[in-house]
Amino acid sequence: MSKKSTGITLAELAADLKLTSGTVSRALNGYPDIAKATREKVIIRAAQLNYSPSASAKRLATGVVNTIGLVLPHMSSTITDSFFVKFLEGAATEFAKTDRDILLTTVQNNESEVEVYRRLWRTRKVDGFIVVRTRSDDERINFLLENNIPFVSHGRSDNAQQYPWYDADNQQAMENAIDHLANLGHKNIAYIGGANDYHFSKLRLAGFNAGLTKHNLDPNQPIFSGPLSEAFGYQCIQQILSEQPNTSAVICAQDKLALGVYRGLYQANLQPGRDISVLGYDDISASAYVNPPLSTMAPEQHLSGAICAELFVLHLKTTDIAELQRIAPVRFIKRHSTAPPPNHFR
Amino acid sequence: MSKKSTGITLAELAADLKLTSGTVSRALNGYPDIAKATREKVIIRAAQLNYSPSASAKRLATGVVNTIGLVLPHMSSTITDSFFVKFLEGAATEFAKTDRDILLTTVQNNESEVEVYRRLWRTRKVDGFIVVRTRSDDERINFLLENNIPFVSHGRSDNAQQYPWYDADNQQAMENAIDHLANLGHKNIAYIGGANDYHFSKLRLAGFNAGLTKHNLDPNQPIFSGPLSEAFGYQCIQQILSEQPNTSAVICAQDKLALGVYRGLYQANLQPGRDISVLGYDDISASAYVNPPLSTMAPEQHLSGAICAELFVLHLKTTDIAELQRIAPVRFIKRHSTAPPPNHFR
DNA sequence: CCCTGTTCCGAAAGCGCTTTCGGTCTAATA
DNA sequence: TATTAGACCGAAAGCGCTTTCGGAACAGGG
Repeated sequence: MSKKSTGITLAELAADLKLTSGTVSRALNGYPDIAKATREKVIIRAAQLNYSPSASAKRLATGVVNTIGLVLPHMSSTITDSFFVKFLEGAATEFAKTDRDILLTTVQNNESEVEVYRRLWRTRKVDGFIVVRTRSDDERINFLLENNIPFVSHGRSDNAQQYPWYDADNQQAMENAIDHLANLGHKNIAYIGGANDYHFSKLRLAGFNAGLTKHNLDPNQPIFSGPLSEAFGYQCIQQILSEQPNTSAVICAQDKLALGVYRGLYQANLQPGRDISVLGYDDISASAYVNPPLSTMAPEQHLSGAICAELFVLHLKTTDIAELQRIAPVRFIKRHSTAPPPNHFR
Repeated sequence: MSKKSTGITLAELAADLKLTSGTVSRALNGYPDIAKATREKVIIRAAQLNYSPSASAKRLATGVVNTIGLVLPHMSSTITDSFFVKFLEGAATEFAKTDRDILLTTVQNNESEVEVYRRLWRTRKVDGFIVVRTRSDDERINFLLENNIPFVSHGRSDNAQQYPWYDADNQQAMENAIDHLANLGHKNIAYIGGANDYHFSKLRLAGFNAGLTKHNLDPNQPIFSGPLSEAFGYQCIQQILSEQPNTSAVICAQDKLALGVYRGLYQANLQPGRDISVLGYDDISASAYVNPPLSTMAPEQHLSGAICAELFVLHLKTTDIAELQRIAPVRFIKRHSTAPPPNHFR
């Protein structure tokens, strides 16, 4: 349509150099059959004339678009505050090193999540995907696997052995949480977790149970599962206080739950960390500033995007997916919401 | 290179229909010179065969890529927790309605911000940009303006009359803040703001001053400017306490500053909201959970991305940019960090 | 019955690159 | 000096679409 005033074309550059566009192309792309002298001449002239190749043309000719799709899960912003930006920033930066970009999109109301993936793939807008917020049985992953579409996921699913992923060690993190609490002397530890379709919820709960047996604690602790929200935490702690009064500590699968627990505790005139220990997960920004500051498990956030990106480009070259699965330790941050149980609990 | 197993091509579809690819293309794109009957036949068959056009080919042929660039400012994650995801989510959703995608990237260490914009434009990867985190004198905006590249910005700059933007009413917000505090009886109000190269900082400070004169307050209030960090807030409040002991309220241009002020206050055995009123800005997620909950100014976040996207597509059709400038009110959230000054201040 | 005007579709020229295939020219080998 | 092998570049065929142009077929008007 409109001739955008956007620089010079390969053919024009070639004409200027009195060469063929084919030759110039090969010169620029480092083909070995171009004389060193002419290659240099081409490169210099290209820079002088501000030549940059049209991405569309290049893509059409080569069939690779150097773009990775990332479709935001619905309401991803409500989940873990700044995590996604950090992730995106890390991934974008890593991808930029190999001149790849991220195609960001969301799912519209009238279409399903896999439809978005299918559309992006079928229109050849992307070479593959990064998928986030995985579920145990994840239809996106199943779709990608079935169609042989390259991807790496942040987080695992039930069939995690089949594809590349990066994940925090949710299970170990929860075991460490129990270690911490058990060593302080806690015996009755409640657990407030997320809905179990998210795979990380499953893993965290597994870690919780593993920790229990490791420390010979009663395996029948109060366990709740629901939305990872402040409201649900509030609701759970009320139930705990009324029905399980000997509970001396509660582990929350997410800091927001802990915030709700705090509220319930204060409302019952109980002091988190003194009367009842509270442990969170994720280290959201609020956690450092609540009173008392919340002890929590902090998965590494910024690097995770970069690692996923790195795994993706490796994935395009490697066939051995076993080498493309990375698990990362979760750091325990001790603040002031965990302490030995009060005397009457011992 | 590799024939990706990714659907059928226009020519193949045409062959199947015993038509020319040109005809099929026009049928699919609603040209008026195609018989209704054949058009329908084409559409049905296309659906049956799962035809979807190659984005690269389409882009090359039409010259429009239906992609909007958004380059993340460096360390954008550290600034205002979940804002960017909400923004991105809103923008992506709005863009998806017109079948546009967002190209997300960052600036590499070895290149400047405008270089990224230039590269994205020159390689025709995008039709335009959304720019965020504007400065008063913003080289990105200047560059885009000079080169006639379509864009809309979130936030303004000094030359804001020349281009489309969406912005919160920073100035009015601060005037309202003073209204609130002055009505409570405060006379000595300190201001902790950001570095003045960010345009919103300038506007907020302007609002602060406007509020002062409106209420006939001494225009020489303690004013600080620096990074919008907890640490800087902490540092400022200490200085205020020692050098301006009659200060009864402090307005922070960002909630994180307020968090630092809280820390300094507690350390001096002062209670925010009782001994000294504290007012924040942005309503970051921590603000509702600190003790006491922080009163703050809450700009609308989720919609802003969508509006920027909407403005962008309007921008492509409209020449009258005056119609493409939107200002949004900022909501005051009263929590418990503001109260009348203690008696000894009156 | 001829002429004009529509309606509808085919042909073909791009869009701006990549990449294979030859062909020419020079330099090395015998 | 005749022969062969590289080295280097031009020619041209795509990649998968869009869009202009023209022509065939058919209708209606006189």
